[in-house]
Amino acid sequence: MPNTSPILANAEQLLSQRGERLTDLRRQILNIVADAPAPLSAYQIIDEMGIGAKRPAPPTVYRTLDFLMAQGLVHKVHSRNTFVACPMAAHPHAAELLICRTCGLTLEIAKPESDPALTVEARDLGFEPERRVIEVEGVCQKCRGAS
Amino acid sequence: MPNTSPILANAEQLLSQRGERLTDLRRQILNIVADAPAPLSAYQIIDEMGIGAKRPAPPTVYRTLDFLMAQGLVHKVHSRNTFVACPMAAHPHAAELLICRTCGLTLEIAKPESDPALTVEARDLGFEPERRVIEVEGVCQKCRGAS
DNA sequence: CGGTTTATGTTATGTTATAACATTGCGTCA
DNA sequence: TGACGCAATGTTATAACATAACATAAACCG
Repeated sequence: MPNTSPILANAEQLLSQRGERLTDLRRQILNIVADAPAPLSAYQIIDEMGIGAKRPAPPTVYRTLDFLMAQGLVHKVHSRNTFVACPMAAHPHAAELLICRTCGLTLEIAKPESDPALTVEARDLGFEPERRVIEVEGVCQKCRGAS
Repeated sequence: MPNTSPILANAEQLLSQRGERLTDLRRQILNIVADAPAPLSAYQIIDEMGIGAKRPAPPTVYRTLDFLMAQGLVHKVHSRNTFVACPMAAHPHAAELLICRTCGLTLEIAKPESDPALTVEARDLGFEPERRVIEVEGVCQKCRGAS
């Protein structure tokens, strides 16, 4: 269970700086994602929001996730179709994620723009890089110990 | 349109070395993927295989893609849910892909294990890395010129 | 207030992927 | 050779992920 409150506090500050609104829905979804022990799918988020009137439909959740991603507060884990809160959202960046294939624990590597070589390689091939997805699947310490 | 035949010839040789079979279905799907100007979705592959009796159902195609991926002959583009032939399948490796967001052109960077730093970072955090997904989205030379 | 924009709700459907079981083909060895 | 065993493919159904298109509501601003 990551440290939810710093993420929320940070989000509040960032969004107000940018003139964006942290609505109830956005706060609630960010909270759920930040609280989870592992990345959640959009439908797991819906389930977390319970039953009855307040249970949102998929488009609502996807839109909110799109917003949070645009703000750099959440990243998508493309290799698993799940979403994870960013612990260092200060300014949007490419995420580098370590994902435990056993327990799902996901860490974000703290080093922004970790591989300048990748940019160079891309440019050498005529590509102008814009976004990058870097995901490393492995086994975390705890799960290795348990085996 | 990449150079299909070298890929096929290579596949043939590799699989026979490994005691694996390159069946009609596998050859046909590898061919389609290798021929395409951009990565294809599983359902696009099905469409390419035409109508009538020979049109395979999704499980057939996914199984075949799983096999080809396990053999390192095809990579999945996770950020787009598509599949691309590997031009250098000699031994399985982590793909590093450059993807043009305009035309879909996808290149594989030739440098295996391009970022040892990533492995070091992972180990520092207690992770033992096993598989990695590295995808860079940008704009290719041709599309940049056309704008 | 009243108009505009932003956010959310709703319905329906499109797209991607797999479970579970049936059938076929292919090698092998008694 | 023909019965067994295993690998590959076929079939049916459905699960899981995602978005289009349009309706309503809430906030914001003059």
